[in-house]
Amino acid sequence: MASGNYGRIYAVVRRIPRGRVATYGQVAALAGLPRHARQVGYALHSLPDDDDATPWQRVVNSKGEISARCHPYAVPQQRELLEGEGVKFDKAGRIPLARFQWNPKR
DNA sequence: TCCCTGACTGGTT
DNA sequence: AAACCAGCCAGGG
Repeated sequence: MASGNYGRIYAVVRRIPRGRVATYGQVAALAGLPRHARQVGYALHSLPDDDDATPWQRVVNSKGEISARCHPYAVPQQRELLEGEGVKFDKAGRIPLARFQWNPKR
């Protein structure tokens, strides 16, 4: 199992408000792990399917796109889910981070 | 304990 | 603007 940092990462992800998104690097930084963007993706990969408390769909890469890799089938689903929260996508299928990126006050 | 892999990122080409 | 390259760190075999 995860040695601990995963829980910290999940905690940050759960703080992302509905209708907002955060980048992997951002989540890592907020979790106190500045250069662990990849570990964030790793952590989310290890997330149990029945965990509906962690909105992993709100975590996107620095381009504002859904990073799929091993779950490409979930991308379109993800997009609809986010759109349902009020997040808009541009023609290239990317989220305008300037407007939708979560800006935590603390 | 060593080696390989990977939901990423930023800079270059 | 898109594709490529190399750095980055931790988990699992």
